[in-house]
Amino acid sequence: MKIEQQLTAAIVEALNELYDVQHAEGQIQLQKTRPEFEGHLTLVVFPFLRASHKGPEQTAQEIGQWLADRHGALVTRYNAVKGFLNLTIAAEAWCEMLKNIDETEDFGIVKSTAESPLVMIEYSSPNTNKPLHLGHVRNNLLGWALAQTVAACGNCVVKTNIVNDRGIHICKSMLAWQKYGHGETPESSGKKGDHLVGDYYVCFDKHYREEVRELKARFEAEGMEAEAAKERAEKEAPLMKEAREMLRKWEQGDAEVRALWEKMNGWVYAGFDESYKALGVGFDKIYYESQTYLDGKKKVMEGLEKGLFERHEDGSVWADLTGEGLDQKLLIRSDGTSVYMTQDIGTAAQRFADYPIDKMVYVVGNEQNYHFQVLSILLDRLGFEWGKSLVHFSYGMVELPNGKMKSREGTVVDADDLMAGMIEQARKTMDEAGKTADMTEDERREVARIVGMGALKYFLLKVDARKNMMFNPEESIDFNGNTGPFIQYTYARIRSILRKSGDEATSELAENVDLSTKEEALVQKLAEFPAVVQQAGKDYSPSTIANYCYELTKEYNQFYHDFSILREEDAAKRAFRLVLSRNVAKVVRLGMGLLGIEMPERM
RNA sequence: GGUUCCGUAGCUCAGCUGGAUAGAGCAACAGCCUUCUAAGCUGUGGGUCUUGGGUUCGAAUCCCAACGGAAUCACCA
Repeated sequence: MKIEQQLTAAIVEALNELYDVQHAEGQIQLQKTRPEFEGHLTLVVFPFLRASHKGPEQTAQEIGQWLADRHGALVTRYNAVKGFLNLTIAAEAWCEMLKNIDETEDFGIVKSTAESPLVMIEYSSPNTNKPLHLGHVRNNLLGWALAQTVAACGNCVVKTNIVNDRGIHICKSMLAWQKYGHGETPESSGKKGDHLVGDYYVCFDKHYREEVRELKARFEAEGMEAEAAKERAEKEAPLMKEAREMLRKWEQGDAEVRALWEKMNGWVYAGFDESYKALGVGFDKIYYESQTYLDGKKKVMEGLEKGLFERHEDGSVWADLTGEGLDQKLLIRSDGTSVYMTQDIGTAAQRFADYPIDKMVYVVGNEQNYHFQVLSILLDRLGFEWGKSLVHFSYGMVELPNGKMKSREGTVVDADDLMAGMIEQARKTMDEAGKTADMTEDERREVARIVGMGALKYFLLKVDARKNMMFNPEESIDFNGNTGPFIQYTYARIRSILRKSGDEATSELAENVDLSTKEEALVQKLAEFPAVVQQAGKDYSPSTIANYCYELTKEYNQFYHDFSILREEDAAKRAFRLVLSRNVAKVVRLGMGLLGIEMPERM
């Protein structure tokens, strides 16, 4: 059925008959023929020179001749250049291929079954003390795209999120709101809940730093060294003491503190829900750290009893990882409270109790590489067989032209602002183009949303996830070239052609059609889609799909300008091109769909 | 210092299970809208793939080293 498979089988046969080579499957390298040569697929013959005892060119000739003689229905022509055998595949085979693609609704997507492996993917994992920023946007988009892609490879996927809803940072916002908030609410101020709470986090920091500055000056006046004074001031600042006291009350279940905590977290969740909805991401199961943070401690204490960890004199518990080339790692503080690592152990244990997970994937920034390296070892040590195989999908940071995003320095790019800005820009470009005169205002808004978000999503997803990437606010709103809108635009034009072709949109392929190289190349490109999805799922690389969609779209655009589809007089050709266009649109929609990018019918 | 990751055109990035003369976009320049949507297409210029070794028929791709950059090595999360 697949052309490459047929060809591979034929070549195996050829090698066997010509040179008596057995089991050649693994050595056969078929690649796309470079555009400057005639042909579709190229066989690299170097590996077979040993068996043929002939030069590269002659070996290629012989194999080519054999294929043309015996499989003329598949290979119509061949040419040999050095050690490369370029093969031209029969037009009928491409027609057959396109027909096959056309008849498969979810082409390239493998559905999961009851026996499919269960993959849990954790992503997003926000703190409830500040709104989402550009870094979170990259995380969320990658997590969603990854989940879609892994699911398209035939796995069952559970998308999960661990909300960091407790701890000293939350108390800081709460305290600042209590002290300086005068009862402000999202309703009273019109602010989005997560932004409102975030503002009080900043507010805390401002007042706290002021206190530290004053205290430090006083300590220094008393004769302390600058550094020691600063350290002491940071610890003894009244605001920090109050925050810690609040955390203590929270842990004891103090009704008043808990009520405030629930109220403010509620505001944040409402805000997050809005942002998640705008981003188009979602979860199957949400865990809250406030509900899992005690579990890890239990696991660690069990490990301690088994002698896996050691307790220091002050009561703290440590894991010795020097055998693995790492350091000592703190698991439980001397005051008996748990740290981040301990909580992650607890969360993992709970998840595996909830689901029959075969594989756990964490979408977390690369600044936590060390953390996951340690987590993997610890889980393994504690006897969880899945610990070793956990995947840290580690992505790079988003950098700005003038350096890093630092919340303290106010150089963060806020997620909500960013999305609104992209949509606004899309709307402006759209209005200037003036193609949407007959749309209603609602339709125009929807198109602007799809295009603006498409630009943002594609921009963040087309780059190899593990690399740090540069986000230039001015350039990123470019809608030309290798961008989401370019792909969406091509899609919209195809849809327009299909609408205008009327009932020909459902036209069927004729038996014999003369195909141009471009048409064949496009079918060939379409046929690669399933392999691209599989590859992306295996390597956890959504960017592979993004770049494929761009290449396909770019090729189609050239095709579009060379052929007048609707004006084509030859009915068979017109039908072929319509079917081809229809399937380019289908594959692009599927591919971009895996990335969470919507396609507009018009733009 | 230890560990991990990155280094490809002026800029942002593809290409990396070793294969032919290393590709896009942006920026610059020159063309193309009585013709299916010009958010498009065509062309020109632009490269010691950080450097140096190694492996081999063949290396941007694999190995080693150096240089440059990033992250991390908290009783923060």
